[in-house]
Amino acid sequence: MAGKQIWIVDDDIYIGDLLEELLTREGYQVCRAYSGTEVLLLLSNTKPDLVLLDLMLPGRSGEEVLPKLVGIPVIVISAKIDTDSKVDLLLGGAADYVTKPFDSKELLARIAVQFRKIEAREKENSTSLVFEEITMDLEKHQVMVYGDSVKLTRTEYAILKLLMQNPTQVITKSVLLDRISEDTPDCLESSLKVHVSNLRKKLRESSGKDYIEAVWGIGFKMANA
Amino acid sequence: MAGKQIWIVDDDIYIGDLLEELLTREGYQVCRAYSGTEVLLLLSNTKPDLVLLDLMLPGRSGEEVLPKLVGIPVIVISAKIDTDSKVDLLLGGAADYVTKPFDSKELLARIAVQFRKIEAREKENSTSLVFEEITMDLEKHQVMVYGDSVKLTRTEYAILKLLMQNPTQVITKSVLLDRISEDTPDCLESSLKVHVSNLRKKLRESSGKDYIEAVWGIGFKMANA
DNA sequence: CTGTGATCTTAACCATTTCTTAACCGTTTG
DNA sequence: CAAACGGTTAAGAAATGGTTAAGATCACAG
Repeated sequence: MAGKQIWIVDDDIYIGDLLEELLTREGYQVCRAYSGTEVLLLLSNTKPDLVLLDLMLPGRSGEEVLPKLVGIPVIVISAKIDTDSKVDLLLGGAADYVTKPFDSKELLARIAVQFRKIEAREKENSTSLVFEEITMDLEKHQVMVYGDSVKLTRTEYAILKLLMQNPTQVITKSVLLDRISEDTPDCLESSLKVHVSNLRKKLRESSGKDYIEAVWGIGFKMANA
Repeated sequence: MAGKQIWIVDDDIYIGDLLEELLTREGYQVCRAYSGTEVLLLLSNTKPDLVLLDLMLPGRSGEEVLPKLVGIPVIVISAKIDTDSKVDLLLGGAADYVTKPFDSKELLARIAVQFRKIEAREKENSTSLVFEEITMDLEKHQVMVYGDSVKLTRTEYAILKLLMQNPTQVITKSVLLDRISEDTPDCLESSLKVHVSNLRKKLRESSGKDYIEAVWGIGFKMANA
């Protein structure tokens, strides 16, 4: 799986650089923003796994941006947080807060806590996925079709998992490419085409059916019966 | 729609009864629990829309139960909450807190806030547009007219989406051209004409109606009935 | 460290869908 | 009326999807 994407939102270049180095070294994928308005712009394109948010920002303050980040864990990083505003922040949707100057290890630990929370939540919800005759055991990492075990490569497994987690939704090609290619900077569609083709073939061999449907120009989805 | 289900978790019968009457009168569906362990049991069967949680509970304390309620808004109701434990509670996943003795109106307001938050969140990722008999499911990438699925090309879909997102507004031809042809440097109007024509035809086939209205020299809009 | 097999990526090919363009005609505007 | 615009149709151009095969890359055992 690709590294988690973390946004660093701080207009202080020095602190931002420091954070970026720290997080990059830890294997996270980093994206910088320097104003509240920039965050909102970014947000319309993609969504991060976590946000480090300074409160004193040009454009829009951190407090203003916070509500827009609903559903994404936000760790507030700021110099002056008294206990009352801590309460306000947390009520406003922040997942945690750290005061400047912060300790690197502590910050990393708090980030890890957030990701562990998310993982726990995801794991809670599902250890196995089912779509018609396909069963996917996420713990055993095993896929069965009509009772037959089907051997998939890591990429094929990832594609099928994404599709089966959202069985009614169309999954964009770009989303699939994002999740699938770890380090490849710009993985080409030709690759995705082949993976999907191979995946289909394997599923077909055990079932005779074609479970994956192409949506022209957009992506793929599980075929509704 | 059935009323939202709220669990009242408090071993104090008097307060519990008070809450139950208050909430029932407000139209909520109420379920009582008197211990931490009882909450966990209930949880394995169904999930509420919101939980009112007392901290001093037999069996398991509220703090212990809280993490199990991930994903469900919890309002903590307790007598003694100092500022530090407020922070701890919120970090532990509580959505809000109220101290005993509480004001009925205030409690109802805070409950309403939680539900509004959820609604806002749902609306944000909301995924479907409706115009008269046309329904557009943005996740499934599917358009239905009078219950019939209508198959649109990417461009037709984009045009209809833009029009349905602003059902009262006139959408300029240049705006439509911009959004439609991302890479084409200067897409011509003749192309747009054809796309609109094809889109109309497809919608007409399932409904007999013409939903798209031309505004001379400007652009297009959804036809008001 | 090296070889081997599995896996991934890329490129080429073809079939199909979709887009663009141009032509034609009726309607609106000035 | 003439010019511009809107609507429809048809045909060629372009883009996309599916498949296959070959080289590149990775993982791992020896």
